[in-house]
Amino acid sequence: MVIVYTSAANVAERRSAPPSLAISTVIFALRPSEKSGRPTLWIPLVRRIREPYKGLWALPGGPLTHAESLQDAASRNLQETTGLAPSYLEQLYAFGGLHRSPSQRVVSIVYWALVQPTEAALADESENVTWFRADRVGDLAFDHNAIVDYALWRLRNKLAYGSIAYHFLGEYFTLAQVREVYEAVLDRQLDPANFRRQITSTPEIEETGEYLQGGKHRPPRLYRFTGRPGLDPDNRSTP
Amino acid sequence: MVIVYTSAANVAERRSAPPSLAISTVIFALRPSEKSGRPTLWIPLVRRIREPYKGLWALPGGPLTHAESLQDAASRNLQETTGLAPSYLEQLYAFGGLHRSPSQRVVSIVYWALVQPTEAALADESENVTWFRADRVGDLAFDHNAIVDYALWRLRNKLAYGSIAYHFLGEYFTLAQVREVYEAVLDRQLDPANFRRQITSTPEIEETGEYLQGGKHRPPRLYRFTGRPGLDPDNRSTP
DNA sequence: ATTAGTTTTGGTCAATGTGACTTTAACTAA
DNA sequence: TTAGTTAAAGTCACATTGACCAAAACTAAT
Repeated sequence: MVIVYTSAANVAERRSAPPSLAISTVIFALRPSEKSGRPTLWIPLVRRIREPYKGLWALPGGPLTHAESLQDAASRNLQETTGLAPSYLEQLYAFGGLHRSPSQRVVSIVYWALVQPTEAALADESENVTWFRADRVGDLAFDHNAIVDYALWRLRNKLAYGSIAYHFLGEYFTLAQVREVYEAVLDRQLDPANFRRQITSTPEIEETGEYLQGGKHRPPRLYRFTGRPGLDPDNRSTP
Repeated sequence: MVIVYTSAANVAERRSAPPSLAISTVIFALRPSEKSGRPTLWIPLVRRIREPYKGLWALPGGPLTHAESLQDAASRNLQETTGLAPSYLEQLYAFGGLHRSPSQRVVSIVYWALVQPTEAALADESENVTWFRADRVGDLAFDHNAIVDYALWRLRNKLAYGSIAYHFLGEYFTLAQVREVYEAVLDRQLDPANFRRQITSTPEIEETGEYLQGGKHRPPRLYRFTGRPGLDPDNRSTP
């Protein structure tokens, strides 16, 4: 059960060396569509500046350093590449196929994150960091297309069952804003009246006395989310 | 994204060396309870023969070798420690806390598996490999208690939503057997009539013309499961 | 000032699913 | 032949959901 490495740094050792370990993150944010102005799902990608896949777009990521937990590594990574602090962060999956990278064996532990639009608007964007619509990312480096697809599947799942949508929004929000989140992620229209009934019946949603003023129509009431995210091992003891 | 190691094997390098990577597996099987004879959930554990945690029970596991995928490593591991071939195998979580192991930094990618009772009956059992009831494992090595708890939570979740129960059973089964699986895993009684209505309404369950003979009472009809497991990345393209 | 247009909010109705319960069928063992 | 047990089918009240309707509350245009 315990590996003992031979002392000589020869080819045989290098060949049987343990796979290297990397952390990557799929970061989701809602941004207004260019056309309709309604919110749509976007993710930031970084351009590869080295081989392999030099020039292609890839998920932000990097090695796991010795002194940080997996979640901290994902957080730091997110901060370094986009300048963003996530409002939600959860482990997605460990990808460890043999031929993910042509040069060496790499195991990537991938996280997915949600950031709020106020943050996302401030996000660094440059020659080498650009936001893409989540459903139109083109051909990515490594197996990152499969990873993005899986992350999207998980996000949709969590949205449909868990109470995740509020991490896309600020502290106060209208029910129409929540509905826009659902419509953007699930990519279909929802009946406003039925949606209202469902959301208001969940105990984690609190009605405030405030209303959002300045709109063109009847001022909607503001709500607040009082729940907590987590059930995966990293977030379990969070009170 | 590409790590380059310095050549000198000194202390500084060892300290900043990447965490080592291990694979562990939580293996579930149903075995008849000593008392009631009704099926209950069991998992096999192995005794630590080295420090740290020498003498304590731990999940079966080992290093990831260079030439095998994560899932293959979990499969091999399972085969080596218990002699079992799983009927279901899925990634659980990557555990990477800083102080999981007192001696060195270890990241464990943990899988969970279901094995059929025919297999489980043949399973190797020895001084250093023993089966425990899943809810009475005692104090385990490392963070393995938390891992077992989380695996149990996932199993119960998958059972309640997905169609996972049939992997505990053989090709043909009665509805009462399926119900026993649910009752053992969820640890509560279910109404036979209502349970029947639910199971028979799922399209993946096929009624056969056969009946189970030899019982003490009215012979129950045999059913067959026609669905496929998976939705996580490793199992996606399985037809 | 009035009206048209839009969104918010509250409501009805039919269809569906679920838990609690009853009843009949089919078999074994006494 | 009868008692006991499980299998299987059905009934009923209740909750949830999707489709739809209508009033309330506001702005912008006339």
